[in-house]
Formats: sequence, structure tokens, C-alpha cells
Amino acid sequence: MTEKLPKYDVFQAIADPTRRDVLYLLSLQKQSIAEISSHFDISRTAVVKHLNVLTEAGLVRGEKNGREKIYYLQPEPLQELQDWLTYFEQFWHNKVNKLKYIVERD
Amino acid sequence: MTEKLPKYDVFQAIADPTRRDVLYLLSLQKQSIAEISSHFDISRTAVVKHLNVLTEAGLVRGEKNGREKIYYLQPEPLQELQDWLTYFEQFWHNKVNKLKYIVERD
DNA sequence: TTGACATAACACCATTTGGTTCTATATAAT
DNA sequence: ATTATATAGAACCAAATGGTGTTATGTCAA
Repeated sequence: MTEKLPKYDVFQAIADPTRRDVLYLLSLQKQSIAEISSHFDISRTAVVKHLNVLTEAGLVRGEKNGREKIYYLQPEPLQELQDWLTYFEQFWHNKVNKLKYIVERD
Repeated sequence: MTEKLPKYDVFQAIADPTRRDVLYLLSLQKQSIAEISSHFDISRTAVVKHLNVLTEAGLVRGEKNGREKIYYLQPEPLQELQDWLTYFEQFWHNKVNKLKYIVERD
């Protein structure tokens, strides 16, 4: 009971540059916490915290494999971000729409 | 001298739901701080802080007009977000690429 | 079975964040 | 001139964030 409501959404998850770097790393190759950590100057504990945030946002998934935990990219939640962006695209993507916006704005 | 380096980028600016709501409001219509504030339950001062963050990220611009300050949407910096997203699209946007990713990942 | 390795789980800390209230200043309206 | 309006800015605060180090647990290899 008392379902733990997710604290981090996609928008918050990608706000941190370290977490964006983690996502990039995982887009190249699934890898263990130790491997991921080796790319950063911060402690392994700190990296794990970032992985937990990304997991809560649904952007990665970790699977136990022996004594290692292998993390995978789980890109689907980025669709929410794309949807959000698509709405705003009309305001700058092409000059016709941009002009339309500027005229109608006032 | 000692140029004040920007503290907030686009990724951080859109991480907060209130700020995303402000962007949406401004996409509909340019408006004063008072008008923007009227849509939220938080204090005007808090709204101004959010506007400052959005301004630092280049997503809005405020222009003094008499005793009012009118804020406009400035959507161009969202392109950076779109560019970032575009890279990850290959991993989920169509099933062929997704399969390609899953196979090559291992 | 013993030692090394990989992760998990704490407890702790400084800074940042998102909010508040109060005061000051500039402009508009009567 | 006086009053009301709109914004600016300071001081303050609690909670969240991003980091640390230490300890415990589970797994693999010699």
C-alpha cells in the first residue's frame, strides 16, 4: 500500500548535465555501474544516485547480473519531452509561423 | 568585467512545471508580470524569480512599458533541446531502428 | 575458505532552489 | 498633489539537490 509516487519526471531527470552524459553513455552500450562511474570524476555513490533518478523517470533500467548491475537505456519516456517541444515548434521552426505568431501575439 | 556567467540553461529552465506553464501562457499572449502572476497561487515575487530563470536561459524577454513590464516568449533556445532529443530519437522512434539498437547494444 | 570485487545502504554536509514577507521606487490616474 | 498601481529588491527560511565517506552484503575466483 501507500504507493511511492515518483519524485522525478523526465524534465527533471534531464536537467542535470551528468545525467545527460549517463544517458549518452548508455545509448552507446549497456554497462555496469562500475563502468559508468569510470567516466566521471564524482564518487560511485553519486553516480548511483543519478541512476536512481533516471530509473524513477523511466529513462534507464538496471538488471542484476551476478554481482554486477547492468544498466540499459530506456528511451521511450523521451516521447513526452518531444510532445511538449512539438507544441512550441510552431513558434520558431519556420519563418511563416513565426511571423504569424508575432502578428497574432499582440 | 567579471562577466556574470549564466546560471540557468534551457534544460534546467524547463525542469520546473511552473516555468513550463509560464512558457505556455506566453505562447498564447505577451503579458505583464501581474497578468502572469494571476494564473498562479504563488506570490508575485516567486513568479518574478521564475521569469528571471527563463530570461537567463533566453526563453523569454521582458520589456518595460510604462509602469508595466511585458514578457514575451523567445522560443529559439528550445532548438538546443530539439537537437539533443533528435540524437535519441533513433533509439525509439521507429521499430527498425529500435531493433537495430537492441541488437548492436550487446 | 579466503580474499577481492561490485553493489547497496547509511549518515552526513554545503549549496541551491522555490518559496515567503517587507520595503522602496517609479508611473498613472484623480 | 495625492493616492493607487506595478515592479524591484532585500532578507529570510525550509526543503531538495548533489555531493561525500563509511559500513554491510552478496558473488566470484584462487
